[in-house]
Amino acid sequence: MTLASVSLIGSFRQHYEEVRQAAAIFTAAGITVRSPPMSRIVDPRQEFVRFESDSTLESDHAIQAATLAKIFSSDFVYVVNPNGYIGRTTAYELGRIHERGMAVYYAEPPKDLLVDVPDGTVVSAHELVAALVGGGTSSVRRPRVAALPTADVVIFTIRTQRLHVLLIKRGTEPYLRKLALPGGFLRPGESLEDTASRELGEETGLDASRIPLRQLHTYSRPERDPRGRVVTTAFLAIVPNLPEVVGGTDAYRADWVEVEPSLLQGHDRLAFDHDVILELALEHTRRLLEHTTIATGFCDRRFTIRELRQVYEAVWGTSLSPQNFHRKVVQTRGFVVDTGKKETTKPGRPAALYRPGKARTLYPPMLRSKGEVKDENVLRSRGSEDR
Amino acid sequence: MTLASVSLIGSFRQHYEEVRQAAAIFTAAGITVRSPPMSRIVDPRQEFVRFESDSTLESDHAIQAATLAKIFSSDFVYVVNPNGYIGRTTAYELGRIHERGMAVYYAEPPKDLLVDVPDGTVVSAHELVAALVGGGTSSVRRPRVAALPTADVVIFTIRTQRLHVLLIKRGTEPYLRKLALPGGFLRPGESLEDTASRELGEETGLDASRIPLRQLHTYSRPERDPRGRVVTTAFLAIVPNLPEVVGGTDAYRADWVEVEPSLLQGHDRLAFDHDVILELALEHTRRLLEHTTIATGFCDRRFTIRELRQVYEAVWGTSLSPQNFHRKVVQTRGFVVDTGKKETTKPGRPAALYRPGKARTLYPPMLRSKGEVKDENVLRSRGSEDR
DNA sequence: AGAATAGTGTCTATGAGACAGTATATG
DNA sequence: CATATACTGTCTCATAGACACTATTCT
Repeated sequence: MTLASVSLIGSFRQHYEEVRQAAAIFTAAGITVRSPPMSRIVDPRQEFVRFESDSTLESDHAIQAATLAKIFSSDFVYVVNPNGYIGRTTAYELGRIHERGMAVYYAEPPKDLLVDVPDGTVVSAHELVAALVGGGTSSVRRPRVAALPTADVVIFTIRTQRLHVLLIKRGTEPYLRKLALPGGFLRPGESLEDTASRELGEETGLDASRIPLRQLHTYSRPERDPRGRVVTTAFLAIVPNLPEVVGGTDAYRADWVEVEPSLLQGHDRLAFDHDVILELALEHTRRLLEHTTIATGFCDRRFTIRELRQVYEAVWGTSLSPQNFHRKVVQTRGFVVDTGKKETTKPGRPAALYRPGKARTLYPPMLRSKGEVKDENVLRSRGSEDR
Repeated sequence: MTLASVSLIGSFRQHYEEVRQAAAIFTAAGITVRSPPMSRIVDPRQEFVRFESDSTLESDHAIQAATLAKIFSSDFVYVVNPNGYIGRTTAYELGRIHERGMAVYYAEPPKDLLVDVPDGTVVSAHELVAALVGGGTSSVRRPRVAALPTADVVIFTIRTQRLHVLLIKRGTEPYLRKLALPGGFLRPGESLEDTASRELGEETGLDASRIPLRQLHTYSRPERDPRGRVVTTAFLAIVPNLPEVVGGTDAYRADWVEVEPSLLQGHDRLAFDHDVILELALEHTRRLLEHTTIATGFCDRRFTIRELRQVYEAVWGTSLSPQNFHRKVVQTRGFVVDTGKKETTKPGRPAALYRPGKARTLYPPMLRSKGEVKDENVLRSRGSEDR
């Protein structure tokens, strides 16, 4: 694949001709120049140069913000700095670009500014194009792209015998007022597991250290988040039925939503690619019920076999024979342990109360019937979801 | 909570006295001044000021990096800019600080630099201290951390009836001359799947678009790579026995290595956390053989049932009954398709040649015997591997 | 013919699924 | 008592595993 886009930064007022030439070289190589827009300069006396195509924007601040947005949306940055000159505005932009971890190349070694200039990043536009297009073993450093890692958590529970997922209603753009999975950005010193655990605790009020979190999949399509390069790792958590709603601030409301097809398709689908994440989480959970004892995670500390069966029925969307299910569960060693106590409150013979056993995997597994088993998550065999 | 620490930025050379006064005001209010360290200036002629307590650091770059680290560790930043003056270095630091989303206050409105200065952020040190101690609801944006995403690929094949993995011998620090998984940094425009696919193609010479790549797990421990914040996503690829070695440049040699315990522990273990990744990939592959038709991926385009059985035996490390295996494979619909042709070259009755069928999953699955099944990869139930 | 490997027939143990039947509570 | 739910016994069928047996090649 080819590198799609570049932004040029530098003092356009002083070095407009050099900028124009560099832009021409990139354009000729098929690389889009995101910034500056190559049109006529309106007022060449300004430090921050206005271009005609910017004329709809009002203030200089808005232009600067738009320029930064263009820079951040490009794949790498080329600093046009004849004689090493870097002005204040360029220095500021460089700071923001570096903090993003974007790839930066320089026409000349920077003077009068102490920045880290790795080997192979001082290079002419011609050399850079040759290295990028040729892809050979030149000494030009290959562009790496930094991303903001996030963790999104699919939190499942069972309410009124139906599978529910915890969703938040977005209070900010993008996807304003759309439903989305709870999630957050990686913070300094955290692993993604820490991030997911923190989100889980914040959203549910549970002691997150006691809820097993399973990592599902990492989503990295370049355009999956319009704000920039955000790579998200999806986690799965299974929690028992919680007392009541989870609340949240006015800009950020969390609530349980029944898992149904409308979340995955149509106009009410989830924000970002969270519909795909939810679908994977659902299929993963179904599979986990087959091979692991995770179903007990949906239940309270003490539960009856009927409650456990209703978990399977809710997640698999099938109905199971109570008798055979009972025998299968009780016979499988380590799945459930009889507490000796009995359920009260219900008509009919009181059911025995069980607690989770020590086993984590089920052998032999709980088998779904033939038709229910779907194919694995293989990259090439899937549609356009993850490309 | 109260704001505990501040860093001051600005041209200390020109405005050292103002910086000193502001620092005294913050210190008197119980706010720690992280930067600059308030000691004697060593060389006042330098644009970037050296302080005596920095004297152990060697280069200006190192001082700059240390200064940024101190700035980032503080709770907010105060820009000392009499007459609005902001120099290049301060502009650069401001860019990095803004991109981090830190809170910034200015002594004067900035001149000659177009930055967003929200209402109420131009304030004297005295006023600022009063507002902070008064305990208003200041909304400090939470820090996010950027990372370099990488994709590492576990490429398995079978050679001489043994499971082998493709490893490279590292030609650079860190982990110089250690064995490691092939992998690379995410490049602009790529998804992690693209990155993994590119690496697979580069290392094996195969048409990577035809080899299914499975995403396994994402590793994000903050200290997993000494070079900095690198988050890696592991992929699994299964390839048939390739003609011969894969070569590579002198600094970067790739070769097939038999999978054995010495790769996972002891002094010859793999670089980084690749031992953990390899172990997960191995267990995942074993599981995949049970439920999917992936075993045919180890074989050539045409293969005998014996060859397929040897795949299972190599990966599972067991021996299987030829008769029962044969019947099981042939009876499972869509697993293999008889081509009508026969193997030649061997003594004994010639074996029928098969090609892969259309099925991706096996129902019922190929069962490993009871003792072989391990627990799932659950975060909390594992040791210190991924924390 | 004998060795070597491929493939089939058949018996047994195990477990899933169907279903009848028993146990123990409430109203 | 009827009714509702929990739990058990037993039969059938499918399949894994063991093992004897047949098939087809090479030397």
